[in-house]
Amino acid sequence: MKIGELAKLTDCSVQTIRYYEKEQLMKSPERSEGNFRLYNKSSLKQLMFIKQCRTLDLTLSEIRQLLELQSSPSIQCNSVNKMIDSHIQQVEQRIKELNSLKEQLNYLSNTCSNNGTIEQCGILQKLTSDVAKNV
Amino acid sequence: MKIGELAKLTDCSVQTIRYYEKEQLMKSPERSEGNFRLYNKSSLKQLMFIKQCRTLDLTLSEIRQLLELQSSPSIQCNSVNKMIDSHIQQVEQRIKELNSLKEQLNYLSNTCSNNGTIEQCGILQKLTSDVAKNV
DNA sequence: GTTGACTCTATAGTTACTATAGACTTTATA
DNA sequence: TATAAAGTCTATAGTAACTATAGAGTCAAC
Repeated sequence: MKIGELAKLTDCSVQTIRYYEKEQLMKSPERSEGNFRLYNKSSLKQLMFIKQCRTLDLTLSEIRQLLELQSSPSIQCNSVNKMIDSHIQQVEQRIKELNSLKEQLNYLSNTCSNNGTIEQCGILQKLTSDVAKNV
Repeated sequence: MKIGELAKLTDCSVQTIRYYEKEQLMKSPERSEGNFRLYNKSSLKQLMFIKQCRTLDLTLSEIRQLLELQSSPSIQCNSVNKMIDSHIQQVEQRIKELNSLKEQLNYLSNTCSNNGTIEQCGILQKLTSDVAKNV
């Protein structure tokens, strides 16, 4: 199949597929006489694997590592688990940060009466006074 | 004061300050005879305001809007609140996404016995079988 | 007068794409 | 069969918010 069909099947954009090839996540496929990329079922699987990993927010570099590991099936697998676990920790950390962020934003939002002028706006006052405190 | 001192006081890098100037978040300061940037207390306040907004994850474009609003103190302030509220929604949305992500990653992590080979690794098997299901 | 710390501008790199230009190939229609 | 439309090709630039570097100039201290 050509790149457009693969793109449709995987819900990837054509450019993204070419990008993955350039970044060595996908093997360079064969070409037709007119130089069009020709994919098979194995390319499809590979791309769906990559997509699956991306929905888990794994970076391209992490995915590249996983793909390498896949091609050495007899080595120890704890490195895979280590990667996933460190990824989980990052996600947890980010959730914590965002929760604290949300609190601050809610607090800010509550200081705005919403019907005054900029000059009276509690949000801007708060942002500015926080600054003053630190100076 | 020169840029290095401002950087220390605000815990910003020198490059970041120059970047904010280029992006018009900071006014271009006066220059010394030798063409060094010269800052005063007002620049310090301005930069700390920007920093404060950045810790709330406001984008530079949002901060630029706030700065513009600040310079027209007599217009209505509900636009400020609108921006903050839409920002809160984005943060909440992202927290939801990350929580679901975390669940999936935890599930994956539990499928790894951690002492087998890549071939036996539950994580890779899971990632691959999820793919197979979709094909 | 020279060393070292600081500053200057301009440019490239980061991540994971997306968008564009200009040319070529293939398919569908008249 | 000619041509128009759709798809594909490569190469390049843009996105956000910086960070890092090169190469040159400035300034203070010894």
